[in-house]
Amino acid sequence: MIDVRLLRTQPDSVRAALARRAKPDVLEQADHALALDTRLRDITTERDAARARVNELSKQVAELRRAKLDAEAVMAESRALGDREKVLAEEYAQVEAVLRDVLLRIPNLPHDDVTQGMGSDDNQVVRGPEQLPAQFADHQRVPHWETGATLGILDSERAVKISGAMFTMQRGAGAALARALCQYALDRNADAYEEIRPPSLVTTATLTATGQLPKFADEAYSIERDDLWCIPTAEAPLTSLHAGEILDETSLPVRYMAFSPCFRREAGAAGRDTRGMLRSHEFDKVEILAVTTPEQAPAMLDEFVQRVTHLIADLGLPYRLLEICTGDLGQSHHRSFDVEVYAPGCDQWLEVSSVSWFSDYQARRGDIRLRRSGKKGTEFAHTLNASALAVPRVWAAIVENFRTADGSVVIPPVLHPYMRGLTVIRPPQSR
RNA sequence: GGAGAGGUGCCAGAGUGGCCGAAUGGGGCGCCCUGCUAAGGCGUUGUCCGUGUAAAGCGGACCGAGGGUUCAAAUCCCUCCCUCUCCGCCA
Repeated sequence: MIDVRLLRTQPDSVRAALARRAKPDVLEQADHALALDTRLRDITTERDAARARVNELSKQVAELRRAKLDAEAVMAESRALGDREKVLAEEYAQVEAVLRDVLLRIPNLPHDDVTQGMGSDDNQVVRGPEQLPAQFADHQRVPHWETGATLGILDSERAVKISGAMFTMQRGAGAALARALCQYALDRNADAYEEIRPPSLVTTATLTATGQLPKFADEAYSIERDDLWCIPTAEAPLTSLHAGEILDETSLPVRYMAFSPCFRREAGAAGRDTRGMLRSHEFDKVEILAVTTPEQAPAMLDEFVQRVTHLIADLGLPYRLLEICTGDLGQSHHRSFDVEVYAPGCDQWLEVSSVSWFSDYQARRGDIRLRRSGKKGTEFAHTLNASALAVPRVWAAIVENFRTADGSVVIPPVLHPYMRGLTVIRPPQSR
C-alpha cells in the first residue's frame, strides 16, 4: 500500500512516479483515492466533534445524577448527537472500505533508478551472456521432458492422471535431484538465514499483506470452506511472520529462508509452457526474505542478488541478470531483478529467481513497523525477498545443460552430497 | 467435534456500567543517594487517526475482533477468532 498521506501532501510527485509504470488506470485510481481520502477526513472531523460532545454530556449526566438532579434534557441532546454520530459512522465505514480497496490495488512507486519501459521487452540485461546457441552441442538440444521421460525421472503422464493438467511428478533420481536442489539452496544460506518451515495454507489477511490479494485472487487457490488460501510462494507467510509487530531497530535486519510448495492457478497462462516443468500448478521453491530499516534495504538487495547468482553459478548453469523496467515491475515491487538460466533443450531463458525490494509497501499492508532507540513513534519497515531457487526450472536447466552424448545427465558436483552417491543419471539400458 | 476456563498496557495482574487509557507489582528509561556492588528514593514509560509548518497543545479511537444495548461500555448482550484443561478422534 502506498502512503495515503504522501498522496495527499505530494499528489503530483506520486502521480508522476505511478505514471512511470505505463498503466493508465493507475492514475485514475490514485485520483479516486485522493477524493475518498478528502471525504473521509471531513467525516472524521465531524464525527469526532460529535463524539467529543457526547463524552462531555455523559459526564454532565453523571454529575447531575450524583446531585440527584434531572438529567433528561442533557440526555436528549446526547441522544440526538448519538443518532447523528451513527449516521456518520456508517458513512465513514462505507467510504473507508472503498478507500481501502482502492489503495490495496494501487501499485508501489518505482524506485527512481528503475529504468523507464513499457513491458518485459525493455528489461535490461545487467550481467551475463547474451545467448550464444552455437556453443551448445546437439546432445544438449533435447528438451528436459524428453530426457526426463527416457531416463524415467519425470512422469508427467501419471501426474496428469492423478491431478490433471499442469501438474508434474519426478521419480527416482529425478525426485532426489529436486530435493537435493532444495537442500543445497537452504544449506548455502544457512550461514545468515534462519530456516522457517511455514504453513502452506494462510489467511486472507496474510495473502493481502504481500499483495496477492485482492487484485490477483484468480491466481491463487482458495479453500473457501475454511477461508484459507494455498500459498503461491513462501514470501506470503514469511512476510507476515512479523505482521502487526513493532521491531526494535537493533534487531534488524532479520533474515529468513524457507522451503515450501507453491500453488498457482496460472489462470492467465492457459496453453503456455504446457510441456515439462516450466510452468505448473504446484512446485517447490526455497525463498529468502529480509525485513530491514529503509537504510539497510539497498545493501540487502545487493546481498540477495549476490547470493542468488552465486547459487546458480555454482551449479554451473549459464545465467543472466536482468533489471526489471517500470512497465514490467510487479504491483508490490519498488525495484527488482530477475535471474534467468538458459535451457538449451527448449531454447529458452528461464526465470529461476526474482529478487525484489518492496520498500514499505508490504510492511504497511501487513503493519510491520520498527522503533528507533531514543526516537518517539514508529515507522514502517522495508521488506525484500528472492527466490533462492525455484526447483522445477533449475531441474529442467540441469537436465538440458548437463545432458551428455549418451543421453545421461551429469549431476553438478555441489549437489553430490545430497544425491546418495549418485553423480550421473544414466539411461535404463546402460545401468 | 463435545464440555469447561480464559483473552486487559513491555510482563504479571486488579477492575462487573460513569470519577478507568485503566490500580498494584515487576521490567525499561532518567535523576538522586551510596567508595564499588547490593539495597534504596523520586520521576517517567503505549499505539493509531484528525488538527497544527513543526514542537507544544487540542479532539477522537484502542482493554482479542466485529456488531448491539445505553445519555455513558474494559465492564451488559450477540457472533466470530485465539489460548488453556479434560474427553473424543487422529500422523
